[in-house]
Amino acid sequence: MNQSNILENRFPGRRAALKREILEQALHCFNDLGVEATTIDAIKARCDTSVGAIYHHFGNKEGILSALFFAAMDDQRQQLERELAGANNLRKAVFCIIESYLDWVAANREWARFLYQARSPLAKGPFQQELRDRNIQNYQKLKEQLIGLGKGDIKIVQPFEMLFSLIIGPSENYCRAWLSGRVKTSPQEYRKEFAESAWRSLKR
Amino acid sequence: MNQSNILENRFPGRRAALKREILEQALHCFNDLGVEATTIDAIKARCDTSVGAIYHHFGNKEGILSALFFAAMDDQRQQLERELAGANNLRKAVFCIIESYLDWVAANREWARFLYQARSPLAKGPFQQELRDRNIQNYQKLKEQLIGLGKGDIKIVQPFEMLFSLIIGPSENYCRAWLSGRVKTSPQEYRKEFAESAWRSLKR
DNA sequence: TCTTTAAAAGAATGATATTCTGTTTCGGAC
DNA sequence: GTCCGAAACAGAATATCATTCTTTTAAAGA
Repeated sequence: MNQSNILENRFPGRRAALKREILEQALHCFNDLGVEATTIDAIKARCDTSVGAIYHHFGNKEGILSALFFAAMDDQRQQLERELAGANNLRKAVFCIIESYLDWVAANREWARFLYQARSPLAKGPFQQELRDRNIQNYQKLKEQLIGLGKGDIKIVQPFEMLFSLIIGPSENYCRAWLSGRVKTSPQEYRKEFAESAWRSLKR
Repeated sequence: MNQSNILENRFPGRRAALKREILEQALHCFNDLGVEATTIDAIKARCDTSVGAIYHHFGNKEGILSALFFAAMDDQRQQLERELAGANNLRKAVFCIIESYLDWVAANREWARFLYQARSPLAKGPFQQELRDRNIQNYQKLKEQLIGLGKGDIKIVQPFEMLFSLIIGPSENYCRAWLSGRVKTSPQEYRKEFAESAWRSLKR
């Protein structure tokens, strides 16, 4: 099984076949060689197409990068929303956020690796605004959900700005370390531990 | 005051003046434009020198990147070691690690921003091994210190692989958010809160 | 002063991203 | 089925940039 079907979901149908193929090969190139060291020629060679086709579909290298990035981001986000729908109190929500995150990274290593390394390049350049907007929107939405759930629940003691960092920071840091090989155990193995630690860190 | 004197410390003396100047301007370029979008010409223009001089000192673009990266990494590390020397139990050590980290980022925004975005490009390419080695060595050293201090202290309950992620994860995540503008309050304001939260998250 | 080596300049080269022009394929109108 | 417009694709031409090479200049020590 070749990872999940993020590309099929986002670019469905027969006519988008080459588009998906280009993206898939580009993903591997970016991960193997790094974003900067990946050349259009290298991508072209891996999927036996032409520069014309690549530029037709994506405009330029950054277009490929952003298509991949937003596809992954949205997939991760959708999984979170599906799972978060069932949480009816703050504790469950925190557990859900963390477990969903760890599961996604473990199930989509290549995509996760890419997400980490592609954010910086995108944060400059022409997609800066789109990235910013999506981020703001995502955080805002999540924030409102958590505030809603937190009403009758334990008071969050930390300054609110710290909240997301306390929840997701340790998991994120561990996932990066795992993808780089610094630690060996799959983050999924520590789902419960990361969730409980985060929950503990929130209470005063 | 133009940031700290990381460059002066690492490349002292009159003869290294141009070297420092190139690095300083390169740092600004990388941060303003992104690593990939920064051209040798752009750097050259900002410090009124020649491509010959740049290549003489650094070999290639990645040479500039690595010189900056390791200078920053070492400075951050040295500050941690100076401050960690005074910690005589595990709790103090954890507080020290977090506070030192937050202080450094707040005091060296440009450098911190650069560290975050330069790691990935460097992790491929010719400095891969050096980066890996330094990382392993740093973590190993810190690990031993913490184990030493933890002996008579509270038992660390989490799987040990999780330890550094629990300690530094939230702070790191917050610093990234701060440098990107997503949150407004300086991480230094939350020194104590991040330290206490981390400590709470460690205990079973 | 002389010699050797490092530092610096800038033209020449080579690799790579991007554009442009043409050709083919597809989907729907008739 | 045929025709038309648009999208898909190919590859040559161009532009931009990293890197190399050759030469000149400055510095440090004998």
